Amino acid sequence: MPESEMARELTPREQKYRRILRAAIEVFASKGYFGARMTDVAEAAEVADGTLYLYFEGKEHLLMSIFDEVLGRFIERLDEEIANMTDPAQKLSVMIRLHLETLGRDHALAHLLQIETRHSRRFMSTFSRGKLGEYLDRVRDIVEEGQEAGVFRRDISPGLATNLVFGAVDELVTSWLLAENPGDLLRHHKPLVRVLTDGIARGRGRQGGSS
Amino acid sequence: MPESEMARELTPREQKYRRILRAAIEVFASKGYFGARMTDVAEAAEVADGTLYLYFEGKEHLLMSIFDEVLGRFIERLDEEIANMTDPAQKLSVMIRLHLETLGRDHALAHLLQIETRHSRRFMSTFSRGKLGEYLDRVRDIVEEGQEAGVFRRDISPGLATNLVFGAVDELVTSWLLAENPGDLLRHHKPLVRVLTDGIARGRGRQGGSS
DNA sequence: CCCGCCTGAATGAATACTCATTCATGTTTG
DNA sequence: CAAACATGAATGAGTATTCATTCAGGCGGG
Repeated sequence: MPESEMARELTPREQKYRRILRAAIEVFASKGYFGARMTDVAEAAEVADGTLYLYFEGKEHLLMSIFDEVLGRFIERLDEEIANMTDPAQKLSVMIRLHLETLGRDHALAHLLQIETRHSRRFMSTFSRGKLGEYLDRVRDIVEEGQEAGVFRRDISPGLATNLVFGAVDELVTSWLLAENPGDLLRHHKPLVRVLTDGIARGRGRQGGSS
Repeated sequence: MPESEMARELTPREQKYRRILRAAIEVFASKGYFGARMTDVAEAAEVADGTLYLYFEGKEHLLMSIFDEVLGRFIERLDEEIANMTDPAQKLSVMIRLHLETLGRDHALAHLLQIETRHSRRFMSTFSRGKLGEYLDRVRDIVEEGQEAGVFRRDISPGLATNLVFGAVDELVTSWLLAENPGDLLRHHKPLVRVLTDGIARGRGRQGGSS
């Protein structure tokens, strides 16, 4: 019987599980997945090499677990936040804010997801598209909903719009990651949402900046 | 003394150099850079293992050479094609067409660039930004030019616009790559350019689709 | 209350294997 | 014949994973 639904104390096992995950994020991020040794992860987590194998099936499974955990939590939060919203444009904005927030807060995690994601994207695409696919589905849902509501243009395919949105956010994060002095990722939120919705071409009428 | 400037016969050495590069693209694409063995590359190129080292300093250098060659040629072609154009919007369109054309034509190359690029992006960003940086500079140039010419909106930073453009194209290619039955990548050209310039939000006035 | 038995989580040295790279030896070319 | 080029078996460094062993602490019997 679980103590209580919310805020239950983590079991010692869960604590160690998370400690290893956290360590793996740091190590994989700083040395790259292939450059990192399991010994490094063990050292960072302050456990013995063998202990890793009591919690994860192997190196690859460890990497996958990071994605599943992180993306799973992210999607959960996203669903909560947009659950009782009606405006698709607002949902889109929230989604992007959450995306930037999550990665902007955790540099190591961002590095891992942006740099190592691709390899697993191929892997993931092999069978279930995995959690990333789930996320992309959310984006598409919002776009379609927006089109039905008449807030978004109907003359573009939802797939293409999804590519635009995800690609832009993803690339923004990557360039932030590789920049010399990145600053706060969230400062790009409003401009990004605007350029996504309004596009690059000069607007007919409204024009923002003065300089 | 070079035979002639253009269309010179390739020396035997150049031929073998290219054969190895081509083989490396195929092998790296199909097994992933880290999963591929030098032996595999040698076999695919129909040369001995040791021969690889007569043409490249090592595995990593081989990978880098692919980027430099391919991106170098791409940028050259891009510069040629837009050299005597004046409309920034048209330049943007040409750039995107070239991007889609180049990758749409060569599945293995696309796979390699989309999947393995990230690792090397970190590497590249460490010192010289490399050819990819050069490409991104081209995108930014076009955007800035467009803003000065009044064709593109001035209220977004060129950096952000660059992220939007490159991110969208990049993500489009990736999703094409991972799709079950991809079709022709170029069919996305026109819609992509339109959604980039006009954005997702419902246009004020003009509306394309009938359904 | 104390002691010694158990359990299974944790350890980390040893293993078993994979590959990038080398170089002694052949082969072609001029 | 010499020089340049090509070969591919041998090398050895590096590392994911295993498993025999340790040990903390719960538990029952004296």
